[in-house]
Amino acid sequence: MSTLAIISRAIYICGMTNDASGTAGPFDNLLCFAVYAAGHAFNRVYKPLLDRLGLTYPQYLVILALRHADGQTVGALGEHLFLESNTLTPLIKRLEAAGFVQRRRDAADERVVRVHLTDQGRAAGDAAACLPPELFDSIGLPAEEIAALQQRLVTLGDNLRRSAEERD
Amino acid sequence: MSTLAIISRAIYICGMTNDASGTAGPFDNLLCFAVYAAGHAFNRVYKPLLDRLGLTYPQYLVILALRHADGQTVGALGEHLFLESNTLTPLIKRLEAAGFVQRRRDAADERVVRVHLTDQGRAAGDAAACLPPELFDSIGLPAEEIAALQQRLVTLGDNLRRSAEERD
DNA sequence: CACGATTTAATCGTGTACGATTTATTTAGG
DNA sequence: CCTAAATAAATCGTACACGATTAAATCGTG
Repeated sequence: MSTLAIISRAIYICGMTNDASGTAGPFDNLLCFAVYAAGHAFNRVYKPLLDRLGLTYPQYLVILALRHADGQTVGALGEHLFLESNTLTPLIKRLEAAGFVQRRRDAADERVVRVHLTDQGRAAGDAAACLPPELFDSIGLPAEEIAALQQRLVTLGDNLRRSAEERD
Repeated sequence: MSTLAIISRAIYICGMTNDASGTAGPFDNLLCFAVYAAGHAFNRVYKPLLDRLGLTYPQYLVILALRHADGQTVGALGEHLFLESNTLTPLIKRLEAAGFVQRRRDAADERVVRVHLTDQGRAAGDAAACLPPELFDSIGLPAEEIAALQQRLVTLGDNLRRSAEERD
C-alpha cells in the first residue's frame, strides 16, 4: 500500500486529523458516524409526518414496497428492506393489527406468508408516497446533489453488504 | 417553483421514475432509504469487529468520544452523538457493568453525571480506534470519495436537524 | 414412498432509539 | 432566605434490529 493511501485512511476514516483549533469533534471524519447520524436526523424529520398516518418509518417502507407490488412474501419484503423475518414478522403483525395489511398463507406453499394491502393501507400508501416533496426543503440540497448522494450511498451499501457476506 | 424543480423532486426523491425494464425496486430513488440501508450495512460490517472488543456500535462511539475527552457529562456525550439521556443512561450503565467506564456525580453540581474511562475502557478505545483501516476495503470507495461523501452527509444531517427543530 | 436436508416464518433475548414523564438539584426573583 | 422555574439524569412504554433457535412445510434422492 502506498504511503498516500495509508495517510488517506488515517485522515478520512480514522478521525485522526490534528485538531489545532480545538473545536473538532470526536467523529468529524468518521463516515460510519455521518451515515448513522444522518439516519437519525432523517427519522426525526419523518416522524411527525408519519405520525399523522399512524406509521413508523420501517412500516412506511413496507407500505411503499407493497404499493409497488402487492401480495409480496415476508422474504421478498426482507430482500428489498434488507431485513429478516425476526424484524419483519412483528412489524407486519403490528401493521395488520392497525388495519393496514392482511397476512395470508400461500395456498400453494403453506410455509409462505403473503402480505396484502387493505383499502386503509392503500390510502395510507398514497398519502405516504406524497410525503417526499415536503422533505425536499428539509434535505436542503440541490436535486442533482441529492441524486448523486443517493447513488453513492447505494454503492456504499452494496459494497458493505458484499464485504460482510465474504466474511462468513 | 419551476417545472424542472418539480420533476426533479418527483424523480430523485419520490422514487416515481418509470420502470420500463421491470427491474426497479420500490426504493431505488429514495435518499432516506439509501441512508437507512447504508447504516444497517455499516453495522453488519462493524459488528464482528466490535464483538471481539465486547462493544456495540453506539457503545464504541461513546468510548471514542471519551477517548477524545474523558470525564464528559451525559449531556455532552449526547450532543456529540445526537442522543439523549433516555438512550444514553442505560447504554452507559451497561458500559459500566462491563467495566469500560465509571460514572461519578459531579461534586460541584450533583445533577451532573461524569463518565470516565477505566484502564479497560482505554484499552478498548485504543483497539477501537485502530478498526477503521480494516473497514477501508469494505467501504470500497477511493479516499477522496469517502471524504466527499462524509462531508455531504454531515451537511445533510445538519440541514435535517435544523428543519426538525424549526417545526417545534 | 420415505426420510433427511432445505426453506420459510416465527419466537426469544439483548440492545438501541425516542416520546413522555419523574426525580433531584440548582438557580433566580421577590 | 425561600420558593418557582429551570436544568440534568433517570425511568417507563413502545418499536425496531439482529443473532440464535425453533417449527412447519416442501423438496430431493434413494
